[in-house]
Order: sequence, then C-alpha cells, then structure tokens
Amino acid sequence: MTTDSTRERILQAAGEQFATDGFAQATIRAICRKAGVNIAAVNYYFGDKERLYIDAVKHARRLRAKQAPLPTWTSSTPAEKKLREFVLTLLRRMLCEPGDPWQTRLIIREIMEPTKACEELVQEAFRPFFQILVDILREMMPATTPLYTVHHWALSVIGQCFYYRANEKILTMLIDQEELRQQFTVEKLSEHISDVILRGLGHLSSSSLSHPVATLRSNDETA
Amino acid sequence: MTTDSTRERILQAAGEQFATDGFAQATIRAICRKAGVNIAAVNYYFGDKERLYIDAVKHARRLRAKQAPLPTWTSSTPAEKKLREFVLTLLRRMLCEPGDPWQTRLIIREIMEPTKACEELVQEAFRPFFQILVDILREMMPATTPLYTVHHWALSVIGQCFYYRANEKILTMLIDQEELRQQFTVEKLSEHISDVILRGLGHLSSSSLSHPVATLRSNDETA
DNA sequence: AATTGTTTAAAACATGCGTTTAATCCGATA
DNA sequence: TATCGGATTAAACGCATGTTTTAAACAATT
Repeated sequence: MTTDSTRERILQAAGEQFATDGFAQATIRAICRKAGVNIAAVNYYFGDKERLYIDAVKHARRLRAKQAPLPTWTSSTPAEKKLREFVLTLLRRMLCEPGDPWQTRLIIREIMEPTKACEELVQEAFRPFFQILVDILREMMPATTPLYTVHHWALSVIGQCFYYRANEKILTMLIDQEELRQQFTVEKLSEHISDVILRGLGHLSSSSLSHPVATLRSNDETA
Repeated sequence: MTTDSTRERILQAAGEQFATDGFAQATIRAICRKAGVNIAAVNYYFGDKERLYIDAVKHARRLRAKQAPLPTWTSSTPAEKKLREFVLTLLRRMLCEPGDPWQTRLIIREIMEPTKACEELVQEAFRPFFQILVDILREMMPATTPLYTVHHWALSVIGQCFYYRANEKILTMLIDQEELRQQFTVEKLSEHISDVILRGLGHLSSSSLSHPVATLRSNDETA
C-alpha cells in the first residue's frame, strides 16, 4: 500500500521535474521534496537517478498513449479518413489534450537528446506509429512509388505536427496571443495539416478545402 | 593581440561545448581546457558563465547567417522561385551545410529551451526571417486570405524544415542509413518540401512535380 | 632600467550534488 | 506480547562545480 503509493508518487514527481528541468538539472532532492518522501527513497526504490529517469520516461509514454489512442479502423475505412484521424491523434499527443503537459515534454526532451531510454521508446512506440502512417500514405500513392518518397511525405506529416509543440515558446513570440488561442487549436491545426498533405497527394478536390487558397495556376487569373 | 585570441578561443570553445552539453552540463573547466586557457579567464573576460553563454549564442547566429545567406531578389522574381530558395536556405542553415554543426545545435537548443539569449534571437533574426516567408506566401494566395491562414502555411514550411535537424537521431533509427545518405540530402529535401507547399497552394502543375505521386482522384482508377 | 597596468596562473573557497550509512519506525507474524 | 523484516528517516561522505583570491608574468611607457 504505502509502498506503491511512495513509488508512484516518486515516479509522478520525477516525471514532472525531469520534464521541466531535464535529466541533469533535475535534482533528486527536488523530486523527493515534491513527492513528499525522503531523499534516500529514490535509491531504495530505483537504485539510482538514471534508472528512475528511464522508468519515468516509460511511465510518461504509457500514460500518453492511453490518453490519446488511435481509433480502430476497418479494411473499408478510406485512407483519407485514416490520415485525418492519425494527424488529429498525433497533434493531440503533442499538444497534450487532454492531460497534463509534462508527459509530452519529457518525451520530446528524450527525442531531442536521446539517452538510454530512447532506443526502447523508438522500438516500442515510434517505429510502429511511423509504420502506420507509412501504410496510410502508401494507399494514396501509386504502387510504384519508391519507399523514400513515402518516407518524405510521412516526415512532412510528423514534422508539421511536431513543430507546434517543439517551438511553443517561439510561437508565442511570433504570433499574436489571441490569434494563437482562436486559430491554433488542435482541431484547426490538424485540419490544415491534413489538407496540405491531401492536396499535395492530389486526394482533395478544391471544393472540399476548408480554406481555399488559390486557383490552380495562379491568383493572377482572377483578374 | 593575445587578448583577442584568448577571448575568441574561449568563445569558440564555449560555443562547441554549450552546443554539445547544454548550458548547465557544460563546465567552465572543460571550456577552458578546450580553449587552452586558465579557468579564471572566463570570469576575467565575460564576468560569469551566463554572459559567456549569451555571447556564444549571438556569436553562433552571426556565423550561421553569414554561411548560408538568403539570395537577393528583385520585384520581378516569381514567388515560386523565392519560396524554393527560401526553403533551401532554411534547410542549409538547419543541416549546417556548409559549416560545422555546432552553431545550429546551439541555436536549436536555445529555441527548445529559451533563456535570456532567446528574446534577442527572435527580435534580430527569427521575426524578420519569418516575415519574409509570410510575404512570399501572401503573393501566392488571394488577397482576402486571413492572416492566420498565411501563418498556418508558413509554419508548415518551417515545421518540415525544422524536423530534419531536431529529430536527427530518431531519423537514423527509423530509416535506413543508406537511404538517408542518398535521398535525404539538402537539395532533395528542399525540393520535396517546396513541392508539398506549392502543390498545396495550387501553384504547381502535376507535370512539373519531381515525383508525381497520384492521379487527381484516387490510384484505384489506374485499374 | 624602473614602473605601471593588463593578462595569465595556481590554489582555495563555498555550495550543491548523488549516493551511502546507520539508526529508527511500524505493521505483520508467531 | 515479543520479534522480525521491510520501509522511512536524518546525517554524513566524497566529489565536482562556479567563483574568488592572490600572486606571478608580461608588454608598454616613462
């Protein structure tokens, strides 16, 4: 009882602290203060700081995958629908809706500066997730499309989603706060990103665009 | 003479060390060892560690902007050409060609975890650069397009470019090494990213696509 | 040649870190 | 109730850090 409670309180506090300060800057003392336990508890339950970190990262990923799961699709689900839902899910995970932001912060930190926890993360989560996206895109491209082209498009999807989280702070310095609040919601961003990809792949007619942006050739023809 | 040499050797060594280890992990002792100067030299020339860091970041950005400058355009330069060259320049800066990678590493670190050096960076470099992109995109969109839509597209451009540097390590774990070397060059990536945006904006006919990916409606029609 | 002001050098200082130790608490068991 | 083993605590250890101090080396000027 108290055992599990203590261990989990440490895991939670460690996740938040590591997400905020990074591995090196987060101190065991601060983690234990936040968790309300003694300093020695970390070594008692996890051995050392590094193993606590790895456990915290894995814990964060599990939480995040449960909070924003991919929907289940059938063989008759159109690829376009799957892409839109994939983008929405990825953005949800990135922007932490619903949920506290510390899990994604921690994971992104691990992506930017991989440690021992990263390889496991790639194996268990990123690679399968990436493969799902690749399969969706394949459905929308000619069978002869080389693999690297599919990869290019897949990274265009992920790159656009990733950016809004990674450069969060910069965004608030470049774009008006009110505009961010109203026009940069998860729903609107995922709609835009899906539109960019689907139009690029030729799978979206102009009429179904949420924000038609130009005629086919050039906007000069409107004159 | 020896003064400038010492100061600049510290600045160079500090940049590399901060880029590799981050502000907190990089030690003054390691920086001075790499620069071949005494520990006290940092406090003598820069006051303290933080001011050394800020100077190193600014120094890195100046170097980077000189190594990969934007071309000069005239009023008759087509927007499409400007976009392609903008993307190429941004990718060059991101992927550090030409040049050593430490400058961009340091700047990206500052983007991900802004410190005092960041605001200055945004003011001097990011905001004007972002504005250039916004202006290019405006040329290709109807005059009535709301500002937030232009911003969405601008971030689609930057997001795709940013990703290849930020997730460098993850990429090597997801995609075959040989494929990365051959198909993920700066030139091929910038061509792909430009194509995605230009097709999305309706400014690229299918015939001029470097990698035609699908017929307009669906690939099922090929049967 | 002596002196002055600037630059370099080695050593020490105070602090905060991860980790360990040894003692204490506390509930389950016999 | 007495005992035992896991859980918790306070204190300390060894170490690396940023910073400061004090003195020596050097170049330029008088």
